[in-house]
Amino acid sequence: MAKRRVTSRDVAERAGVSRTTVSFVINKVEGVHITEETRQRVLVAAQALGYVPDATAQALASRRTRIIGLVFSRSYHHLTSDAFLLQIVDGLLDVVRQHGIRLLLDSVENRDREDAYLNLARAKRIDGIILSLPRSDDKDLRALAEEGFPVVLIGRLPDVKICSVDVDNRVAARTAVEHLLSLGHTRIGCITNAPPSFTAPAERLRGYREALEQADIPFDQTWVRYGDYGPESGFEAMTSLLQTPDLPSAVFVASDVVAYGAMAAIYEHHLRIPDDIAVVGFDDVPLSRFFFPPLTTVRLPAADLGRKAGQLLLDLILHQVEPGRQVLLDTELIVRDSSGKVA
Amino acid sequence: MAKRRVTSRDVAERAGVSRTTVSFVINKVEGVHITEETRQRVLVAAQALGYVPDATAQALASRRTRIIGLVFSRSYHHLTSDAFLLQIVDGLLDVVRQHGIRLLLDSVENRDREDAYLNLARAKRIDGIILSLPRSDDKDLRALAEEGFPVVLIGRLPDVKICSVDVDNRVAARTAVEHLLSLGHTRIGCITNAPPSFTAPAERLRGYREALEQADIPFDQTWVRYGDYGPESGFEAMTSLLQTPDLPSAVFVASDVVAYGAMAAIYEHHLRIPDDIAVVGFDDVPLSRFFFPPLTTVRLPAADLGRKAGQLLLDLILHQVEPGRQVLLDTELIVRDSSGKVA
DNA sequence: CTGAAAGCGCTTACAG
DNA sequence: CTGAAAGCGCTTACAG
Repeated sequence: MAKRRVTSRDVAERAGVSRTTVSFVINKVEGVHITEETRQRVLVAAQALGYVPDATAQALASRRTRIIGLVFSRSYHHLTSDAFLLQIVDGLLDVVRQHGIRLLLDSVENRDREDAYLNLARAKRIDGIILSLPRSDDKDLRALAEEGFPVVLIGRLPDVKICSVDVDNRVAARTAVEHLLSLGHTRIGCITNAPPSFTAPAERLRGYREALEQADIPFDQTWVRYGDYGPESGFEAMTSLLQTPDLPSAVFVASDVVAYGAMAAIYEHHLRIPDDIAVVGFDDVPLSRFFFPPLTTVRLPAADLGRKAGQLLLDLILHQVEPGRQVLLDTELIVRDSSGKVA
Repeated sequence: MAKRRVTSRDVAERAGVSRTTVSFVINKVEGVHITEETRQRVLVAAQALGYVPDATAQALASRRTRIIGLVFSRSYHHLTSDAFLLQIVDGLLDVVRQHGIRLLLDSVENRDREDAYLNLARAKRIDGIILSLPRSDDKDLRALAEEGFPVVLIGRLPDVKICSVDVDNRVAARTAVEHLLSLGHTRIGCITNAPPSFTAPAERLRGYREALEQADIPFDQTWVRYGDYGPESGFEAMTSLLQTPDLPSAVFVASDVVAYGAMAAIYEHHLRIPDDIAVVGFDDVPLSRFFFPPLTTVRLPAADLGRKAGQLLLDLILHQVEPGRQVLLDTELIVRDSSGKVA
């Protein structure tokens, strides 16, 4: 505690060079030629003194904090992300780490505290920001991006030229429903993952609708329910769906976690899966293959989403990519038991 | 981008005061009396200019970054935490936010990269650190704490005087097993949540053993299997347990997530839960009540763990608590269907 | 190839 | 009650 901090000045003195030189060798600055001998002297001195550059001072002087922010929306967190946020973080950490960059994490309540990341940027605490599941009506975000502050979205916002990475929710959902159609189902219900005011749920619902219409099955609103991230909402939605006079023979639930609740509701009504009702989820939460029965679902490449978002953000910070670049990652249908055997 | 940054000097000039005064009113420094009129002038000027203090400069000058680090072990992450890390983060964010403090997140691989947080501290990037599920053989950690760097553990380390918050895993496990005993079970298997080299798994196993012995049932190693965080490990462990000649009538799985796999294995053997085999988990992952059947388990107060860890760390940073304080939070047995009806 | 010096934007004793 | 000035520990043009 009491021991004085070792600074670059100490290293410089011990090595008999200037602080400039110390800075150059410690940071491996390119384009500057330092004699190998001098370099070694500095390195040895630094080593001997246990010198670790002060990150704050470096940040102030270089105008780069080498910290990026990841802000997730707390309503999203509300379970879906229990598996994903961590995967995203994993992917993200994986790429930023290689660049010596750190990750600051914050969450945003449903609406309020949206200034959280605004302040993060204004106070220059971070060099760039990644937003997971942004709200579409977020003004601050637009402002920030327009000022040229590096921001990358995980999930898209309509008509905004902000970098983003996402999956094609519509196509993915269509694939899932086409799978049910191919099994011979015609009475297919749909439970969204969240309220349709968000982009992803709306897209998934649209994919469901497109698949039906393409098979000449009229879209029927009475077979649609809106989930709300958690299993509770799936339980309620399915319970309500089971009240309809004409029971569906299959249901597409646009979220595995919501599907868990839906499956519980089906069991509670003494119906079997997939025999009485086939179920297809969305996300491929790691747990899904261990559910009973194992859940057929669409795999969302969460870690890749994080990795790609990180790369994009780093490129943005270094001005190596134009703002507005949208990246779409592939999804994959994972067929398990909950949808029944392929005909 | 091009517009010059607004600094405290600009605010000072506009308000006709010194930067000192600006600093005082912006930071609401106590013990300094500023005329209300001056204060207002500063506030108005700051507002008009859109002044936001540069966090990095503040950190360098005040020697406090106002960032704390949360480092989780990646093997832990390996699913159990999929629910918990987020809850911990939530609780943590909840308390630190009120103090204007930010959260830096990093993970540590099984063994390597343990220097991750060491460097975080040495480079003074953070004011303190919270470690989730630390390895018991971590030397750097000890060194760091001994230097007086604020560190709080979530989960305990034996014989170390480092602040920590934890639950009493032994007692909690005993409660869970006593519940099975009270239901008349005598042949009770055990699947740990992780290898017994970690503290928590060892304690939970000990609780299992104590409960049995207290009921005069000899502890039998052949009914013990070691999980490894994920459902896969539970599936394997249970499959192996189902190979024993004398089948258990109940199993205590020291992790809900591992229990999911175990339950899948039970179903795969065409056995029913709880009729053929009763199952009790540990953690109360949010999903557990929606599993089929809903899982009886021990609730781990994850958000409270995060909150308490945050409070402790802040106290430590402000020297308001002696290092070494250990906090134990209560757990609660949540009885659901997987353990059967109470006799 | 290396160094002297200014500067990053704040805070904080110390005066008065 | 308020200000002048040093200092936090680096980086980075600019010289030479």
